[in-house]
Amino acid sequence: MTETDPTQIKGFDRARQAAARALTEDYVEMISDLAAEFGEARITDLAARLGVAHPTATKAVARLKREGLAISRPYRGVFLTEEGEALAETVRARHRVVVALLRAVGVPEEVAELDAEGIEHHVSSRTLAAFEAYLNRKTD
Amino acid sequence: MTETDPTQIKGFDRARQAAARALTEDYVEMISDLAAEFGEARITDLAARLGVAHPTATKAVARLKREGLAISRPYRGVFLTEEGEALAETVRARHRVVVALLRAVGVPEEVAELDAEGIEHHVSSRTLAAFEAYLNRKTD
DNA sequence: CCAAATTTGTAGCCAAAGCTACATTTCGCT
DNA sequence: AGCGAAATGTAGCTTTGGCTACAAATTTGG
Repeated sequence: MTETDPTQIKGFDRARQAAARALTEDYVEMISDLAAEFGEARITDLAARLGVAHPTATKAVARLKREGLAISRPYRGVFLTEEGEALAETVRARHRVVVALLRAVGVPEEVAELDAEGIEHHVSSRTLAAFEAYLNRKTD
Repeated sequence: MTETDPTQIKGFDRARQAAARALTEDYVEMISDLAAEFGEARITDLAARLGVAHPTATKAVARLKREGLAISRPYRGVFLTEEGEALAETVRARHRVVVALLRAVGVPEEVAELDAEGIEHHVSSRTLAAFEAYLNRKTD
């Protein structure tokens, strides 16, 4: 057998775990956005914005409810719990930093928005901190 | 219905497609690495390095073969086709650029390696080009 | 205020990626 | 050469995130 570099495995594992969290983060952020815009998040709007069929959104919301991130009653809108709101704010803040960092190193606005959607879920807290420090230095 | 911002949907779709490509890219890159190190990639080593059970690696290799990226015969090593090697080189080059970019904005070496494993799959060609340009400017 | 349109829920299917358990083949060594 | 260990293959289960089709509830407009 080959000796296996634990750092490498760790990287793949982290990437897989991040991929698993990504869906949750996307839904929570979107519910928060819709609530801000319309006062509530409807399943149909959620599905439309995420580009999936509505039963897919229904299932995802069921999972969020299981995890204590959202609440809802049949035929009524979806709302975030306090914990859900907190997660949404974290995700939104990280998204802003990632977009700003991409812009700062020369990525065009529109591309930055698109790529950030995928990249943000893989940015660890330490990398996020480094991004923030860099942006602060640049701004001074 | 709410009018839906097409840019937003596009971002999520891209993120999902990137997630789907990520596995293929990881396997191809790893096969290439192992081939460079040992002359061939064995299923067991592949599985160990990616942190999965060996039947999982077997299935993934079967998919690569279906897609024309790899070839193998029972109880023999796995090898990349020309197309597979080309993909591996692309992936490896992108990985190097992403790590370099992270390092350049102040992310610690070890963290950069870990996060890059997840981030790289979401870096579009235009963002990659921006990264390269930035690194060139910095180096001058 | 009722019928039609819209929205939501539910059932049931598929594909992908993971796993364990077990069978088979190949390798390494005496 | 042959035997035990290691590697690979295969079967089959689970979970997850998608989908379509259809049923039920709610909203809306005439």
